[in-house]
Amino acid sequence: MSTQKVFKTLRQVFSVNPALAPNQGIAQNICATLKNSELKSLKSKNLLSDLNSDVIHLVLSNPDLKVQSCLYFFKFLQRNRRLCSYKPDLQAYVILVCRLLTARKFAEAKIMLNSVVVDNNLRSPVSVVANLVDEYDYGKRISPKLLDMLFRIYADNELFNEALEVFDYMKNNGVELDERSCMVFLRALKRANNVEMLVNFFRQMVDSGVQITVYAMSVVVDVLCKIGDVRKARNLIDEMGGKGVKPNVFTYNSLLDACIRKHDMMDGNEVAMAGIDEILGLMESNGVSHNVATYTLLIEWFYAIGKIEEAERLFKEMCEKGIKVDAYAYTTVINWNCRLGKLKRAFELFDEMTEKGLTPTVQTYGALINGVCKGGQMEAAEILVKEMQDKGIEINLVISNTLVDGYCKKGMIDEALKLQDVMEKKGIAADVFFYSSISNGLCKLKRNDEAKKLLLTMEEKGVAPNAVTFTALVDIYCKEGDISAAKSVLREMERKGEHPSTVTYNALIDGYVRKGRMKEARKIIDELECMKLMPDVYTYTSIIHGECIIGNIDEALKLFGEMSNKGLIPNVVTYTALISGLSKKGRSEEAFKLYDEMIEAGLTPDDSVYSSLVGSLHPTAA
DNA sequence: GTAGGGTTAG
Repeated sequence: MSTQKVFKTLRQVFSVNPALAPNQGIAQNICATLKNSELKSLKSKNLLSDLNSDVIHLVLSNPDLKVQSCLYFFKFLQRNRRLCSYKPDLQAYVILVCRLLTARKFAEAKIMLNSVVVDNNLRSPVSVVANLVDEYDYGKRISPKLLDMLFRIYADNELFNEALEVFDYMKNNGVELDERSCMVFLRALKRANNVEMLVNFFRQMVDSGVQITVYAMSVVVDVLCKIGDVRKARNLIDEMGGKGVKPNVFTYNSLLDACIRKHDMMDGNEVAMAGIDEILGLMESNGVSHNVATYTLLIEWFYAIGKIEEAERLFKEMCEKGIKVDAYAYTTVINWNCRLGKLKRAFELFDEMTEKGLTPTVQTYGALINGVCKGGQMEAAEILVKEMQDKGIEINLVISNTLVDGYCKKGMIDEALKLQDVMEKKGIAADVFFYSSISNGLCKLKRNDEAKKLLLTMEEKGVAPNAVTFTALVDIYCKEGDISAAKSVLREMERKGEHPSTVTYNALIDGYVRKGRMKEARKIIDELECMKLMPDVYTYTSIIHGECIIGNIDEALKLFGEMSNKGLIPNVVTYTALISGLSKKGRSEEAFKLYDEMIEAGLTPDDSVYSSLVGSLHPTAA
């Protein structure tokens, strides 16, 4: 017998308070009953009426009673709350958890400890728990395991401050911390978007000597990348490099993703490309090979900046290198082919992936459905939805919105509204995307009043308008000629913290142009730049169109010249406005020159271009 | 254990 066991036995024998002696008797009775597996007779023998915390503690800590019996007894008590007024206290839970941990029944221990943590009456400071553990566990073998488990459970329940208390307690009491448990905490913080605490905690991990792995570092790097702080992420990698922690492909992929996302926000493609090249260079020099996620990121990037051949080349290269292309990568490539209108290729890829035994996901179907919807092929979309549902994948909000938008764009508003019923039945709540599509659909059918009503009442239905729906409203008012109403929408947007975009201002510009108020329209370009927004092709086209209408053709040509300075590529509408403006003034030579330029640029003129050009040759007939 | 995929406006 070990010293500890002897000590424990002696303690049990000699420390019995005479006043508590009856408890010993009851406890022994209960243990005997439990040993005979007569749980039910606990009720009939009326043993439960005499229960108190000491009896429970004595039963649970009785070494002669198997841990399984303790567990049964405990659960029996929980199930039969009515029979005994006594509710297990923290000490009872702690004893049971200690016993479960000793018996290596970790899953059961975790469930028990979790019920302590989620119970406001049981949850206690870590020092209280630790003292109770020490009372039971003289050898202090269990304590580190229990504290570690407590730490993880607090993390899982997003009780971050409590988790930190456990961390500090362990650190201060010289209890070794498991790096994997710290990972659980880091991941929980990441899920909760608690960046500040995550970065601070990582710092504490480093300071308190927890073994830092590339896993932990990658989580922090990823979070820093996601908030756009690539600089900090890179510094961290460098710092950890000094401690022997080497970044791996996951770490680099997070950096790549950040560089790619940054280009969406503001930086030009060149800036982003330089960042991407730098990361790729680091990977190369550190001998870190690209994996399927690296390729997926790069493929997505090249498609996004219009380098289609490069994207396709990378996809081929990935296949040839024997990297297993997974459903994620296929979905990306399928999506881009759909967006580019290459539906045939998209379906080929879809077949290819299923032939390889890969299971298309809801996103894969989402990409294809989007592709056919954008192509106006609503029957094909319906077939895909059915196929997807046959495979046990249900439509979700994104796919519903895609279909609704597809119907609306075709003017099939009734079909879209029918889908709304389906959504309701499936418990899919319409969101701001849904309202945006429907209102556009209504506008397309010249049912502006209905669209307006929908946009004005969506908030009552629990959907907050955003910049897009506010813009739709601005657009409707401007088209109606009610600029002051449009401006009051703009003010409401600002009040609600929704920032107008270039599109919003374009709608307003169009409103002014329609009224021939060119001074005010022109002023908005300056306002745009004050707001750190960039005028786009639509901004210029509207104003060029406006100047042409009032006969300021030279002003229009000046603006046209400005476009190329800003890297804006005129579209058919821009050319058409200018050609028709020049034609009306009889400047047919310049008009034909622009026509050639437009053809050169690969644009397809529409009928109005020709009638303008013909008109320019016969000014009197025009 | 850490990374990558589908929807909205003129």
